[in-house]
Amino acid sequence: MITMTEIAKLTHVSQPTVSRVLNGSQTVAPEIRERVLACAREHDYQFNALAKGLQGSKTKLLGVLVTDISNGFFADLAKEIETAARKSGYSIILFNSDYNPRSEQEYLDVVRRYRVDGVLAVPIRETSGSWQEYVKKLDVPIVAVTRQAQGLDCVYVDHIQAGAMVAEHLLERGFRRFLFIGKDYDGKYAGFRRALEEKGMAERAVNVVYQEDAQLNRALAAWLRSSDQRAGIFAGNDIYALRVLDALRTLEVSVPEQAGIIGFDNTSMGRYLNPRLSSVSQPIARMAREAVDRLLDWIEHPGQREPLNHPLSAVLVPREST
Amino acid sequence: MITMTEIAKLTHVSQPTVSRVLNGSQTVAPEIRERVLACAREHDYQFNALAKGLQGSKTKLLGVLVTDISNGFFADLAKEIETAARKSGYSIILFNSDYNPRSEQEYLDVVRRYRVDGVLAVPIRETSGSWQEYVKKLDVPIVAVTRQAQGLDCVYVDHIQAGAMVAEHLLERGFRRFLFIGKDYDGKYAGFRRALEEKGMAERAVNVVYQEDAQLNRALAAWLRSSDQRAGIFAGNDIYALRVLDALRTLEVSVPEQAGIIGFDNTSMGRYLNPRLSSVSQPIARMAREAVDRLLDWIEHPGQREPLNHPLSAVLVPREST
DNA sequence: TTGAAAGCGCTAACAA
DNA sequence: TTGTTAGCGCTTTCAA
Repeated sequence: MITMTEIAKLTHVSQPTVSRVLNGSQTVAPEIRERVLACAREHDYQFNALAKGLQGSKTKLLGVLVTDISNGFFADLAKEIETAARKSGYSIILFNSDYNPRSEQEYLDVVRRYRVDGVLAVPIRETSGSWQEYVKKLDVPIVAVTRQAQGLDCVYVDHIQAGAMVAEHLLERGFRRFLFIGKDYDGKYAGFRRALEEKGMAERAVNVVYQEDAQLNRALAAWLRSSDQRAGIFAGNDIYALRVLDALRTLEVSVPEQAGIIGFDNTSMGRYLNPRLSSVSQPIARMAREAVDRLLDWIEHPGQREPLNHPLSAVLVPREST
Repeated sequence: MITMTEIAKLTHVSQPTVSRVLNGSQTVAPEIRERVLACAREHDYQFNALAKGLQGSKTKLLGVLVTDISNGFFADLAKEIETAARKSGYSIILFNSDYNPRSEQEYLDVVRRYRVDGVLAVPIRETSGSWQEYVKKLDVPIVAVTRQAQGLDCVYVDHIQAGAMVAEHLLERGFRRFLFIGKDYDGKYAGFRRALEEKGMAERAVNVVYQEDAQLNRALAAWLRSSDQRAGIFAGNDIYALRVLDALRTLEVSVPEQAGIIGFDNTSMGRYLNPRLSSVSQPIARMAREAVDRLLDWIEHPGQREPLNHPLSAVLVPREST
């Protein structure tokens, strides 16, 4: 691939002059500019981003670290981030931690090796010590997306509030005992429980960690059998919800008459399911854009600043399943 | 971030010696090695990948170009590619063309600017002139994934064969008129048609380009009304299939009695749908691994070679919807 | 076994 | 307006 030095030789000017032309400096004689541009076009010059990055500090690279890109929610998020970043001329290095903290740490190192200008991350567990320690070593701007991380810029949906909203929805729809499917340290569960407590229904809320199909079905069947009050199930994400829906069908439990189910993330499949799935919608595109905007602003105007703590509101989308 | 030169100063050796130590050369005195390693650890040295890439030609970066990361199939593919590449120490720059040829071309330029060691691409339309022209300019190894591209290494599933397989399946299940939902230049459609032609049923195969929900529903309703023979519908991917399933429910068409529907990609949701969706499974992980293996082999042992043309077989997964 | 010197492709001072 | 020089952090000769 042709370099500035080679173009300089071909056009009989100095290499920095070529640099000026190709970077759009106005202080070059029109005649030279034309000659250089023509030569660059002819040889399809593409600047060497590594050399540029080695020199100034701008690599125009952003590290994007997600937990599981094969989850539709994060895939959408990654897509929106990519689009937003690209608009400002940034490219993206993608990392998939797969919920493995060792990978996550490794990636935080890799990101530094490539001297990315900034990082957008979905931490596995933003409260863990090792995460915070690793973030401190990272000497580039970082914005947490989708999670509320202490002392960091973060753009996220308030899961506690969202969980409470779900609780209210299920109560309103007449469900009288409750199951949350997901991790017990999930903010959604905390909010869910708290809202139920306020109605004096705390002891009716149960948590089941997500697990293999067969186990899940067994746990679900046992819980459903334990009472015949209408059961409201809150799944930590739409994928879980889909599986629950299937399990309920197997168990011949009618939805939403005997049991209701609501998911989270409002992935596009929800509106086509049978029954159509109630869910909670996160403003993905907006989160992505705000996170990228914030990150780029920080990159382009460095300096100390108050960490941004920016909870967006989730929207409950009621459909047939509740 | 600390550099080799700084470590050299701190440990009173020359910078190249630091380089030797950190790259594991054996020709360094143990005592010096220890000193240097200790210093590097203490300051959490991370090599500058840009400087390394500027020097030798290895950037340990792979460009990955897909059409739509928010499609579960490509998300899975990207995930497997990332995993496979990472295993060999490569990182990934992700590009999402969104089926926009202008973006695709731009990305092929960006990829060159970052001097990636190789490219894995899902071309939008591998037969188009502009794609082929751009690929020619790309002077790094490239492997096409999921698509059969002329004169290029490619790892893909034989869509023509897969389409034929679907036709046979639908015939066998007793469907007697056929609809394909997707682009008319899709290899799946070609294979589908051809197989039907061989049974003298060519004129019973119709193609509908995928479109907005309302339009699709209208087109579907009209086609279903046009005859009361059992209708077999082949959707170009599972997302299309899900929408068709929903449309059929709206139209009160029973599945699979009056109409059958089969998708493509066998995304994980299929087995939980109601009814469970028949689909065609592509060996994603295997494709990703073979593509990455092939690419890395080419990168690490450069030279002329016969383009690899490696069709894998798809597997039909019959479920309740047919 | 180690160090000195050059150079990868570029930007940024500075001089002319 | 242009060219000269230096230097980013590293690898790679080549000498010592």
